Amino acid sequence: MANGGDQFGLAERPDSDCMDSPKETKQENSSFALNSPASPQSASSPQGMEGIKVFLHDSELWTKFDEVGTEMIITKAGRRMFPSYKVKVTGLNPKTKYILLMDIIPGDDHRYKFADNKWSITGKAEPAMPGRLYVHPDSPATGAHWSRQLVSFQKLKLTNNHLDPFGHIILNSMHKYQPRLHIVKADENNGFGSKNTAFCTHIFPETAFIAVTSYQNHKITQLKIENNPFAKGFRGSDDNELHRMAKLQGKDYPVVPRSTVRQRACSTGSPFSGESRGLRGSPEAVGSPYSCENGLNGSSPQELLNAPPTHYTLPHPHLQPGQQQQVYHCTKRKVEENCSSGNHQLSYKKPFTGSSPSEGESYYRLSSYPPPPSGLSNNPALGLTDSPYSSDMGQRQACMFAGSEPRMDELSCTSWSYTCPIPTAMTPVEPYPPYTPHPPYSSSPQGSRLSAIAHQTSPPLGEHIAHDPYQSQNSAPPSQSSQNIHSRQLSSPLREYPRYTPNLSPPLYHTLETHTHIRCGVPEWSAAS
DNA sequence: TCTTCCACATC
DNA sequence: TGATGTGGAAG
Repeated sequence: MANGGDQFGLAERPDSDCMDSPKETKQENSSFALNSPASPQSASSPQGMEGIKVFLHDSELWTKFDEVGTEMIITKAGRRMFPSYKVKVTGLNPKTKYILLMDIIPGDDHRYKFADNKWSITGKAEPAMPGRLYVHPDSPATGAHWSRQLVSFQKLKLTNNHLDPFGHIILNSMHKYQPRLHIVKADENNGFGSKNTAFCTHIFPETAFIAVTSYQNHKITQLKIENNPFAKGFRGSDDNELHRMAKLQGKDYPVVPRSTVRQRACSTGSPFSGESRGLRGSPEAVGSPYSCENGLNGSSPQELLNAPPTHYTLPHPHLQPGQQQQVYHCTKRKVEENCSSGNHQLSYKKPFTGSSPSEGESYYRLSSYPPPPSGLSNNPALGLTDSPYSSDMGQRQACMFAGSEPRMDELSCTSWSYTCPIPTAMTPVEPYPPYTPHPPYSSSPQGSRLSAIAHQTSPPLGEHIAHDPYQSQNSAPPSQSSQNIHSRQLSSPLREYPRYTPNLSPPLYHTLETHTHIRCGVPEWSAAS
């Protein structure tokens, strides 16, 4: 995505600001430019969230895809992401329990098309699907647990089925998206959503992608085939391939081996190479190892949660080398202080990490600064308990929460724990809950708290994220971009989340669909069940 | 564009 | 060995 921005016509900028900033609304991202020192607010760290650092596993692979313009297949049944989203988290209090979750927010409000070997805007985006949160199945777990090994979200699935009952994240084809990671400190009930709940959000610009029902750019196809073990059957450079190809194509043998045609995954050149870049800015611009900080302070949990709404612009679009902006100033500062340790980056790189990647094998990149967790914001309370899951990780099921604007404060652990034990339960989802397409932006004024958050939380990723300068050479490889974290304390009262009905569906996920309506700054949400 | 089916791979 | 994850091709 390096140029994806360009290529995709990516956004110019997200509206949101750095979450750290307590301010309410910043409509202009510019204010968060890189050079801006970390805001005082960001400096303050809420409840120890400031020291948390997140490193994207296999960032090199992500960057390769990003440079071409990452595409993720979405199917009715749900499709995993590849590269899979795995992170290494450091700086957590070993004894404190945290809930890790992901959501995927719109990168902008455009619909894209792929023609002439490049992505271009073809219209306005369709209304965003109900936002859903994917709660890591190990949640809640102690900092020691999360830090012990890579945190993998590889089981997260993407679907284009608006009525998806499995809790998969619903996306629109030919639209751009940005995955986000949220780290939430579990409250006394092993949940979050109560006042003072602290959390931080991390965004890795290179993980932005365009959802498709079939690959558009053959370079992406080749990268997937070459790096995804499950696609190994499509690799080939020997006679087997010729036979296979002949068979598949119904052609007489011989057939030109794919190998002769495909480009090296790593190859820099591509037909489109000149232009093709990822959705984001150039790789160089992207990475810097910053650690993030969390914000903190002032904003209420709700704000955080509300965060980014439905869409914001992806980072980096047109950053020019050298010109990195940053929204994530806060992060940077920290990085220098904290990241120098060099743990961000591991020497080893591996194209594909297995399900149980060992640390040390991967190459990590610090997350870029994140906007506020939109998904979190309005989620109903998510209750998590140690119980069944804590020990039985393998058995745990991921929980999905959906909502246009989920709020963390809304989540109550109790309910979560309650339902999760049952494998597969999902909340009956209403297909189309009342959903506000782009609350924060479209309707919410600065005045509203939500909007404020939204802005703060979802800063123009493109601009900020992509450009973070590296802070310390030691800390991370150039490729590693900085990551920004926003942390805040949840101020809103804890609400109990509606319980899911166990009987529902497949065992893999719990889905909560929440709908948030932003009004007067106060988000309202409801869980569909 | 999307859905479905297929062969082939991993797990 | 069966379940599941892949991209390709056909429709």
